[in-house]
Order: sequence, then C-alpha cells, then structure tokens
Amino acid sequence: VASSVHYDLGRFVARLTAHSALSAEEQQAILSLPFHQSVVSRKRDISQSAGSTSSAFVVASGLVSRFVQLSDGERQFTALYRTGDIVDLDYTVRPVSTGGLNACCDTTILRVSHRELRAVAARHPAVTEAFWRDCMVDAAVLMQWVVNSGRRDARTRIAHFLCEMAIRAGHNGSMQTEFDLPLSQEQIADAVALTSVHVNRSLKGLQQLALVQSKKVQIHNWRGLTEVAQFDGAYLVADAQAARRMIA
Amino acid sequence: VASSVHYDLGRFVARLTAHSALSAEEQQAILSLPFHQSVVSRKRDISQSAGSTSSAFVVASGLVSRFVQLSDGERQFTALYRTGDIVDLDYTVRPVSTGGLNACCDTTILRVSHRELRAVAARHPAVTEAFWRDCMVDAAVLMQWVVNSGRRDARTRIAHFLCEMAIRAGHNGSMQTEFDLPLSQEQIADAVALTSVHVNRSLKGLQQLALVQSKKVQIHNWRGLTEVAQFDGAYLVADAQAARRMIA
DNA sequence: CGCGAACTTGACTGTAGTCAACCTGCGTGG
DNA sequence: CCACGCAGGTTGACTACAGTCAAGTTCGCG
Repeated sequence: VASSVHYDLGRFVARLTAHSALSAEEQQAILSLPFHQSVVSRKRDISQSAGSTSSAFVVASGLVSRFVQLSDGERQFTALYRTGDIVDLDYTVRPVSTGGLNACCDTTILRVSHRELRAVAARHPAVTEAFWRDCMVDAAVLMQWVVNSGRRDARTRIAHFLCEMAIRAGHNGSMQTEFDLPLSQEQIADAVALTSVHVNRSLKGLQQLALVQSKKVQIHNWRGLTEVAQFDGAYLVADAQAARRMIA
Repeated sequence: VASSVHYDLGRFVARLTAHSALSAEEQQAILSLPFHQSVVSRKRDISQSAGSTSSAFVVASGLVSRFVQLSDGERQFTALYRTGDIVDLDYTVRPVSTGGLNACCDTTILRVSHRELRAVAARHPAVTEAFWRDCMVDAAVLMQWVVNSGRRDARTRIAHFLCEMAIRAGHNGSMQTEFDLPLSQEQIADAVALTSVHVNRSLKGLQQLALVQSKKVQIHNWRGLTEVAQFDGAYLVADAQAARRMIA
C-alpha cells in the first residue's frame, strides 16, 4: 500500500528527548536508522504474538494496542501506543513474545530492525539509557493499569483511563480540551477490563466531565475528572523535575 | 539491628547471569559494589514512596511487596521481590516514586546507592544491558498481572498467582513441590486484587491442587494447577531459548 | 495459659456481567 | 442519490461473582 505521506523518526526522537538528554549526534544517529514505512488498516492484527518479527516499530500515525487474548476469546489490552511511541523496543533486550498487536485505526508504522537498534545503542551509551528509560515509562503505565483494574470501580477506572490518555495526547492541565481517541467502546472495555455494555453506561455518568463521542474525547471539567479518577499524572513522566513542571 | 549472618550480592549476580551473559570481570564489578545490610521486620514499611531514597536494594532474604495505597485505604501490590531480586533498579534511570514498599516477613536487605549502580553500568555496557533486561522481566510480570486481575475470575487468578510464585521460587515442573510464601491471605488478596474473605474461599476450592498453609504452598498437582490457571510461564524468562528450556 | 492476629464461616448486598432487542449513523454499491 | 447493510452504540431485565459485615474459631507466640 503506497502512502502519499512520508514520515520520519522525528516524533520518536521527540519522545526520547522529552525524557532523556541526547546530543545532536545521538539524535542524528537515531534519525538515520533505516526503516520501512507501511500502513496497517484498522482492526488488523499486526502480529498474533508481538516480538515474533525481527523488528520494532514506531507509530507514525494512528493507534496500536498490545493485547493478550485468553482462551475464552476475551481480550485484555496491556498497552496503547500513540504517535511517536515505539513498539517492541523491549524485544531488543528480551526476545520473548508478549501478546498480540492490533491497529485500532488506520495506522502508519515505521519498522526498524532490532539489529539496527542494538547497533545504535551499542555505539551510544546515552541512547541505550534513553531506550531503557523509555521502557520504564511504559512499565510505570502498566503499574497504574494494575492498580486501576485491580482496585477502582468502573466509573473511577474509566475516568482514570481518560485522564491518562489526555495527558499522553498532550493535554496540559487547562480545564477544557478535546483529543482524538480512536477506540470503540468495546476497545475501551478491553483496555480498562470491563464489558462494553458497562463502559457505555459508565461513560454516560461521566458526560458532565468528559464526553466520549465519535472517536474523540471532549473534556469539560478536567479538575472534576481528575478528582473522580484520583488521578496523579506523576507516573507518566520520566523524572521528578518533569513531574514538578507538570504540576505547575 | 545487628544480624548474625552476613550476606553478599551473590544471589543478585545469580539472577542477572540467569538471563544475561556477564564476564567474570563484570560479575566481580557488581559483587564489589559497596552495600549496607539491614533488617526490616515484617509489616514494616520500608518507605512510604519507593524511590524517595537514594539507593536501590537487593533482597538477601525474605519478601518485599511494592504497593499503591488508594485514598480509601485499599492496597494493591504491583510487585513482589524475592531473594536475589533488586528493588528500585528502575529508579536508576527514572527517578520517580512508584508507590510504597513493605516487608512481608522479616527481611534482610542490601542497600546499594544509585550513584554506584550508575557507575558500574557506565563502565560496563553489558551490565547496563543486564540491568535493563532485569527491569523488562519485571515489566513482563506486571503485564501478566494486568491480564490476571483484569480478565480472570478469582479461582483462575489465584491459581495463576501460585504458579508464578512457584516458578519464581525455583519450581521446575515436577508434579509436587513445596515452597515458602510468607504472605497472609490478606496480602495475597492485595496481590491478586480480591478481598481476603474471597481469597480464603477460593483457596479452599484449590486445595486438591495446591494447599496454602502456614506461609507455605504445597503443590499436589502441578499439571492441574497450570490448567486451571491457563498458565504459560514463558513470560517469566528473559529469552525464547530459556523459554524452550523451561517447556522441556 | 492467654492474648491477638489471622483464618473461617454464614447471610446478605451490590457492582458488573450477560443476554437480547433495538437504534443510529456511516460507507458502499446499485 | 437513495437504499441497504452492518458495525457500533443504547437500553432493559435478569444473573452471578465477588464484596461486606459480623460472628466465631484456630493458631502461634509471649
């Protein structure tokens, strides 16, 4: 599938430099990585078992879910990757399958081989550290998901999920915003460990605070939403300084 | 509290070399790290917010839980650290608090400053990689916990938890074993996101397969337990080869 | 021997799941 | 350009799994 737009790894470098100091040379080394652009249409599984391929990939546009499918067919998302996020970077140091990958909407991905990733990392210690740190930010999100699905009720849980997605989409703490969330209610259910019916009902109860409609989220009352969600976004940043910046 | 036994970082090096190739020199560099041994008695919080101190630590004996406490007082464990496991290694690259730490039983810990950890890592790229890989194994466990508390019912969930703990305790796939699990039913509940009452009832229903009693787990039917749990231990290893080894 | 923490049990409640029907809006093809 | 089909969203009635509360009981330790 030939796409009209040609992407580069700029968004990925931007994500890395948001939490890690990289010299111009190091940034250039990453930007120079060979990659292969391709488009995955919505609802298409990118791979049944993530990590089975020899490449990681950066999301250039769209949204990708990592999921585990149980024997009864139920799906549980274990991660969502937005534009600029890298998928399967962990496979660089730990070549073990970690579930399936699915495009939540038409998505453009930039494949980079693990061999090449290992090579840049080997040449630049700061890049290794940036990669490691990037993985740890993902792990911090995972930790919150454990707390979320383990101990919060449906309303709180969905509110928390929306807060997380808002911040990751670049929401800066103003009372109102709108951001894209190309997920069906069923997919939201897979993310927060509820059924689509219950997501539907809970979403109604949150309409005063945030309206989820036609793949978009309109936040009407950020303060209220974070209170319902008991949300503290500190876990989404890579260091305490950034956390302080965010609170301000 | 002066302890009669003096520990070293051998168990930690053993954990690292189980998944990462380290030269004798690299192993020695880790073993030579300065550390401070101390004992934390059971139910004592090691820190309210993990990572707030300037050191990571290796568990020399005992069991440590990482937890998040919600405003209503409910606790959710996000990790359990056994002998040889290192706690707060992630803080080396990501100095952000990730919840509290609590000694599940009388526990001996060996504190190592993050400064020293960063120093060995900087001198030895293979050590950096081993640290990174170690973090990713922890992250893989976390991913399973999301699936576990999100999509499995109480019986299955507890069975899965017991399988994970058995493998981590060194269980090798024989039908029967016994291993230590110094957790009260309430703490098991905190780990698997249930109430202690429900853990108690579910445990009864698993007695034919595994008996949890006086801080020990006796496995009577490993095959049966893994079937109930839909357990596949591949996520606990650091590479596919090790996974294959485990299946055999 | 006695105390307290942990475990056990029963009765009841409530949140979320299930099932099934219906609606709505969008994209495709006639 | 309309008609159809279908995926996704909405609603209601009912179910069930796990939570809650409260009262015992057992066990380990001082």
